Amino acid sequence: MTAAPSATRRERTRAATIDEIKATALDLMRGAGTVDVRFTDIARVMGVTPPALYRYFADRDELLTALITDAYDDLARHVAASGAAAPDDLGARWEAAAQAYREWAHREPERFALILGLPVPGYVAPEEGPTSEAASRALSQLSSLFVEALHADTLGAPYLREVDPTVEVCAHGKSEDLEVTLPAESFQAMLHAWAALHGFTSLEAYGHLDWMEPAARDALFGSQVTLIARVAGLPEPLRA
Amino acid sequence: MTAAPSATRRERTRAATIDEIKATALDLMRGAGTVDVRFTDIARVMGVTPPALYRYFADRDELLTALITDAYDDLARHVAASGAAAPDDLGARWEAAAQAYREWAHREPERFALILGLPVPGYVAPEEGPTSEAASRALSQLSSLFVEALHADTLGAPYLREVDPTVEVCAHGKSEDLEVTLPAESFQAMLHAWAALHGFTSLEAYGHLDWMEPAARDALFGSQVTLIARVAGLPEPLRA
DNA sequence: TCGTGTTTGTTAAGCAGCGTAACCGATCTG
DNA sequence: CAGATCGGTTACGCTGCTTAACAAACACGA
Repeated sequence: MTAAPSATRRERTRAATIDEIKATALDLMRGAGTVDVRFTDIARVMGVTPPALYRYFADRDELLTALITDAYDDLARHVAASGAAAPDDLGARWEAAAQAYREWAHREPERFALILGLPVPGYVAPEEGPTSEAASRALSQLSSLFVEALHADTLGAPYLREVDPTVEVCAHGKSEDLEVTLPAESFQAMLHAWAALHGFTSLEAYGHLDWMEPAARDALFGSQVTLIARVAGLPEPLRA
Repeated sequence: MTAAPSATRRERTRAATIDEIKATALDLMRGAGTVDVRFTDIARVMGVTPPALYRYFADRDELLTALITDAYDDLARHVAASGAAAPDDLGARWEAAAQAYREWAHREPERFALILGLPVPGYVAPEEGPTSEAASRALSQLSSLFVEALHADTLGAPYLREVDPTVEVCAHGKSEDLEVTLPAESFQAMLHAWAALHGFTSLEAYGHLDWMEPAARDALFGSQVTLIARVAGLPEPLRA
């Protein structure tokens, strides 16, 4: 989580305690199915008294902020790692990234809610940019797929070609961040893709698809991912 | 909200008080941007003491349950009412329903989170069916569009024709509820449509698209709704 | 009209969680 | 080994949830 291979013994044990606090908080969240955590409970589980925790976090909001930051990192890392198996197959990488996003959210709905649900009041993003951090990180993963496809000349035209001027402007604005210019229609398709992926993921993570058999959910997700890729102009995965 | 044009004076004032409590709770939620509400705050705003509220709700969970139930009803009504302007134009009704879903969520993100976010621990659905209530209501709106299109013979084939057997089974199971049999590929497309719509809606409602201009968000939503309709085989809106 | 029971509010009080203050031993450092 | 710092403790105050005991307002039949 935080672990830096740091210098002194004190710093190491301190970092370990911080990690333990965060891990305990996550366990309790998972157990209760909420984003609420009681300092008292964390302390009890850890076998210390509640005020001891204030040596590590100024208040509950600060702990929450740390958990949110960690969750951002973890999800981003998870998605980024998903494509390692087939670095040259962009279609397969899209499928893997989508699956990773979905799988992470399904495994950790509370953390997913923490970063992509209704914002929690106490949290203030470190170093505010114009873009919300969640959006920025999620998009950077996705957009790199599109940009690579563009460079490899395998990015097809999306199914929907019309782009409203306001979206076009927005695409150019974003392009400056990425230092590349994606065609506006592909930029739009990328956002459509993200929204569709996020929708399935949210519904499943929060249990709103529990009326389906797990196998059917898997199949439905697979078909949706394929559909998204096709209408977005992403290359098909190379099949054996 | 609850208002039945009921009998005695006592019952009427009681119902009014209950409505006032719920309305005050919602105001506070909107003000704080959370799903948390303090009984104390509600009481203060209403000019009574906190224990007075216990004459109307056994505890905070019961109030929350009432708010959730109301939110279900309100969203369903909102979406259902959206198509009144053009009852015979299924394409237009799809657009209107999608817009209504989106608009409601954007206007009331807290209530949206209440019913379609991470489930709140205290809430127990009244009369449990196999289907989660949120899913069921959302789908019944959507599926009626598909069923009507089928009957009107304007339901085209969806873009993606392959359907996994498990999803097919699931489609037939659901069909029994609806008393109609939608082609499995259309059933699958309907779920894709819902997921995509829900994804955009969630992202926007929770502020993850705030980096776009409102006009660009509107345009992006419009294009996504069009795209969804096309790939799902829904009829195009009749243009003047 | 009066008296009685019900409704709806009040104050008082208990309990739990957050966060602060004061204190104390263990550990690092010169 | 002496002083500072770190990491824990207990004691305490504040706030919010909830129950209990009580009081006023109201509805309604005798």
